[in-house]
Amino acid sequence: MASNQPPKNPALDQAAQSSYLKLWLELARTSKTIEQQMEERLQTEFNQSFARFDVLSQLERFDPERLPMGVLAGNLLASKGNITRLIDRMIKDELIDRKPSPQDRRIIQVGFTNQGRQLFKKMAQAHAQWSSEILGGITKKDADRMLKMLRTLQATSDID
Amino acid sequence: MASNQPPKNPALDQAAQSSYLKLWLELARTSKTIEQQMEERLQTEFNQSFARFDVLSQLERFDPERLPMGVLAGNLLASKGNITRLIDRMIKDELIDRKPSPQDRRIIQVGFTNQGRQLFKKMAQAHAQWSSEILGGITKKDADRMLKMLRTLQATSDID
DNA sequence: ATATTTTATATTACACGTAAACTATTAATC
DNA sequence: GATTAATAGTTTACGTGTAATATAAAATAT
Repeated sequence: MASNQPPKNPALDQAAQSSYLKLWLELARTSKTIEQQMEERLQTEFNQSFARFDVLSQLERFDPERLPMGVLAGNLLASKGNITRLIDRMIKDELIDRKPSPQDRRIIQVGFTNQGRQLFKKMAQAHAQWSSEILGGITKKDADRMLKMLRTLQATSDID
Repeated sequence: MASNQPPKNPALDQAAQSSYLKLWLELARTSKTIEQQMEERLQTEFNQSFARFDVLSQLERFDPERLPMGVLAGNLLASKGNITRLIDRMIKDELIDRKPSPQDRRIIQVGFTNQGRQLFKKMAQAHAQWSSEILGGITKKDADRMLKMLRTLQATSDID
């Protein structure tokens, strides 16, 4: 009698599904809350957006080498179309500049101005500081555990 | 005599700071990757955006009761300014409708159309399914652990 | 009852995201 | 070497987010 085994389909298991659904929703909510915190602080302290901070972070990784628009777009999860205008505004604020490549006339190289480099240093330091403040509610050990889990998630969700 | 204790300031501890910084960056990256996955699937399967799904989710929680714009905006982490246009477009697609409250003529009540209710059911089911698929890379146990940590983070980052 | 304040929503202006179409340049192929 | 394909950026159109301001209605304070 009772043991008419239902087919085991993990994806359809009600309890497990609910766990992953809740996890995903909470992941999104938490990430957005923190991002808003960071946005707000960047805005009030430096009058800069998170998107701009992201651009500067990429430039810093290669500094003093300059980066073509496409590479920038690729690393930012932002599309080319968007980068153009973002970069335009940042140039107007003299955080970065733009020079055509002498080798390939299609390519435009983006790099720091001195002003931009100085500003980024301050922003990066504040950003690291804020991370501790905002995420300090969990222990460092838990933070490391969570980081590992996130990397696992990242690896699987990225590819498929 | 070595014991000139340096002031213990967790926020300035270099190693811990790095942990939290990495955690925050990975949190944002993972969340964005998954959100893009969801966006893409919602778009191809249902021709709907995640923002729209979010609206429908809120409506469903109170259905068949209708919701005023302001309440909707509050629960969505989206600002009022945006909601108006988003709702406009969804009404044009006949997913929801909008009626003035007879009691309070400032208030506009938003609710499902039958078509919207039906569509949402399918979307919600697919969304739960996709959560398992995308997040299934970690065990259910780990998912529950992470959920707890996220709620801790949410609690601390939300308030300050 | 009128004036003031608060509340609910809409409107505007702008930053940022995507996709698709377009331009210019370079590379590949015949 | 001329045609074709690929690549780098820009432009355009649109969806979505915020903030600031406006408008209308309701609640209140006098």
